[in-house]
Amino acid sequence: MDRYNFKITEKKWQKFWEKNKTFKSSINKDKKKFYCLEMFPYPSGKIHMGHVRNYTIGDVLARFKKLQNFNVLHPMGWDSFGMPAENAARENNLDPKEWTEKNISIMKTQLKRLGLSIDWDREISTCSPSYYKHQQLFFLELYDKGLVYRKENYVNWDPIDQTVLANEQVIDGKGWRSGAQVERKKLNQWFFNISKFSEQLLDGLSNLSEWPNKVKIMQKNWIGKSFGCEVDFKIEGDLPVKNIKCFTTRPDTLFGFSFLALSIDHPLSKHFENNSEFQNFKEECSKTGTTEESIAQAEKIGFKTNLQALNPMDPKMKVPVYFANFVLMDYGFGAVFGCPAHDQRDFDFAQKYKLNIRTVVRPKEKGDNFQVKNEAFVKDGFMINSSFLNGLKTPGEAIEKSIDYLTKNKLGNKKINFRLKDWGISRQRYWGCPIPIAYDKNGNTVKIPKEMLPVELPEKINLNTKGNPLDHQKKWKDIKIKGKGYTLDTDTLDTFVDSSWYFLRFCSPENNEYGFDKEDVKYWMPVDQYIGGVEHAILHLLYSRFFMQALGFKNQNFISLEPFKGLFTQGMVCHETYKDENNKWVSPDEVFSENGKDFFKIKDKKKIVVGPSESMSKSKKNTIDPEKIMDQFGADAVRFFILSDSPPEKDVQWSEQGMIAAYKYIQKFWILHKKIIEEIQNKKENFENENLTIYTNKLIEKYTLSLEKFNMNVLIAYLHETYNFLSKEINNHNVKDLEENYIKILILMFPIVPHLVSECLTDLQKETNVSWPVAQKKYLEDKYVNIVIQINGKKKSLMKIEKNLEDGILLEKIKRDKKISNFLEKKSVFKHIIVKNKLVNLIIK
RNA sequence: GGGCGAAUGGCGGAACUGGUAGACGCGUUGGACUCAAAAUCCAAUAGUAGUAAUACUGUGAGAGUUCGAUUCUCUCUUUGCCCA
Repeated sequence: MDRYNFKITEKKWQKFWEKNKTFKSSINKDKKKFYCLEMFPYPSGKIHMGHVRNYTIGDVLARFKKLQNFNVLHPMGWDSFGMPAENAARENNLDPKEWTEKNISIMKTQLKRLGLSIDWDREISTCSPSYYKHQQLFFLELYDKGLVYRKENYVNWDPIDQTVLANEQVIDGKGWRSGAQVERKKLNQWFFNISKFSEQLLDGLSNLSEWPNKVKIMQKNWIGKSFGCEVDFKIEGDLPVKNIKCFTTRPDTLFGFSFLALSIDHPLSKHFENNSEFQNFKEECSKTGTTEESIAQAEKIGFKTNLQALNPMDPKMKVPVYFANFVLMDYGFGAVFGCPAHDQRDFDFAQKYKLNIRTVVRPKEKGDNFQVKNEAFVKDGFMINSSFLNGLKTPGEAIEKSIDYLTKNKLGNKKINFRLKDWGISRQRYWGCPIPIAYDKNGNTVKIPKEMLPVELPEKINLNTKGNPLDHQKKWKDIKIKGKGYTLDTDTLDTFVDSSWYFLRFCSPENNEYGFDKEDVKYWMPVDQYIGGVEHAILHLLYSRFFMQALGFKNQNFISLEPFKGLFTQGMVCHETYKDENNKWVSPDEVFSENGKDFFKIKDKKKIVVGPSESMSKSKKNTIDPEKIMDQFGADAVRFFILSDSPPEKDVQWSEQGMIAAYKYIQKFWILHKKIIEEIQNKKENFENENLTIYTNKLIEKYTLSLEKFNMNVLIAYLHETYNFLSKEINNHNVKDLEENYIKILILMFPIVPHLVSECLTDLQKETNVSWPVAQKKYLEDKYVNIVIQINGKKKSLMKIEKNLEDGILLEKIKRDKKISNFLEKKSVFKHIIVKNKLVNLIIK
């Protein structure tokens, strides 16, 4: 018998789908729509196993919904702006555009080989001017709505490369490429006013019932709504400053106030411009990076002023005012009040500068004379040494009472604060969307007129320059608007902007007037199921949600403000790591093993140290190339394997054996298929055995349920089980309605192994245009049921009994059961619990 | 340090609203086929005792609720992720 030739068959069906435009989607108001979207890839060169997993999960769902007669939109595109292209271009003296386009064409071929049900007519690429033209329009739209503004902000500055670094490019405080100590530098940058929507973005989460809780909690923490108090501190000293405002979530600890700390960017700092000591201090502060983490880890240092702050609770208590490196201007008012006894950071600072530490909260098990010693006490407790707050529970009562006091005495106000900061979108890079803004000689901002859009990137420029490449493009950046000369903004937009609205573009990929068409969006949005890695749980998803809010702002025609109705975050693909005797990473391709335990290098037979399984990454060389695997086993087998071993939301371990098992399944199924065809054709008598019909209907029921719950690994288990069942039944040559049931089973398999099933259906002379089967209720109910018999709650026996038997008769039958009667010999039943058609529990003494 | 998860055979993992723990796969062992091997097929496979039927113990540890707990509650241990 012929083996199943996946190479020929898979190619054949991929051509068929392409030629027939099987996956082309258009608005059809008679059908319910289903928008299935996977996070689009960055065209890095080749697809990796993470993509395979992501897109297989999405494809199974898209095909399933299509079979359920939904009008499915399942598009694909490229997140094609970004630094890897720029870096690769710089290193190899290439053009980022050419590099990107080449990668896209390779990866597109690879994705097609996977047999994905994608409407390629809707393909988009964010680096294409036909895409970013609309992004520039959106920028101007947001500008007009007052949601974009420019301000000075700190960036990570690499003094050697003369360039701005992203946070992830700062490793241990040093530039990833140059190794130079990263500095903080102020630059003028554009910002999206995302914090304007803090409340909406937070509230919106509660309606996202189809999102993982985990992601919602992460977003909630990121937005970071806190209730607290704005406090006014009176200031005494030699400067013309009367008071300083500060935000705190712990006004209850004000009696423990021992210093006031200001950000070095606090307006007060202007009084110290000529103070060389302060300038030195400022410089010292600029040596730490801009991330919250680096600031948290840096040693706490301060600069003491001659000012004194008065405690609003008791003006007789006066404390020094410092500038400190751990206070951020972005949070609150750039000023915090220090209470060392109950905040570890303040405690460290107070110890360093020998400041007063006054304990104002005691643990509930300690007395009123409790004193903080070696570390701050930050847990719940009761107030002490705090005048009218003494004895109150904190936080809670004490906070409320202290806010009441401050409000009544006009010393402060209750206030809500958000951690979410505005989104800085300027990047001093070449390979991104140009900002449609220009400046006149005096630095005044003008919008680029609509008819001049898109502002296109100059091509084939020299990237081996210091600083921002576009800054060197004199010809490009000098432009004329209505005859007047201006200079273009030479920054480009953060690539997160590109991906914040691409799901809208997929609805109307060809609309040349605007980013999308209202009618299209009205029909397709929101995305019904969005699938991607959990690493985007915060930024990408939050930015996309913001973009919808911003587009809907002052626009009543914009309907849906949440882009993603359902979200699924899949786990990573992992593989063991290998290192050679020089402690260098070795790729799985370069090692072999005879017993699966000891590994050796193929080249020199030297022993390899096997490390733990980690998510596949180029740096650890523990990757498996999907293309090679597809060559060896075919797309269906890869799809089958990648779903088989773990639940999709968890990490999956790559396993050669598992991959082979998947391949074998495809092969043996094909052999079984041929047997079934033969059986169907040779059918002479009317067979009686309904086992397959019962099995199939039960399968449809549980299979559909598991699919809807994303339990794809369970689907694979069912397919194995089904194979085992079918192959046994076929050998009996007495199967009723074989063809009918077999087709239903094939359709269940369709989303997972589409090429194989298409071929099988053709063999049966069936069209591949089929519908998802529905289970017939009458086959789901059994005449007999297995009743579990327990004695004192422990399972002792199992009986096959007619369904819905009367309790009395049931008990009689059970008592006659051999095993049970043994137990009952010398004892009596004083209670029984009956769970209908399931279980009987006899309590005996 | 805070938040959120997770812990089930040799391994990956099943188990609907509390009701047969270990589906399915991998691995391992034995057998069939073969001159032999691969492939394939069949069988066994949580642990302990027993030739066996069978009995007992078992879902990280300890307690609790319940006729009955992998599932619910509390405490602890280990571990992962996110934030700091």
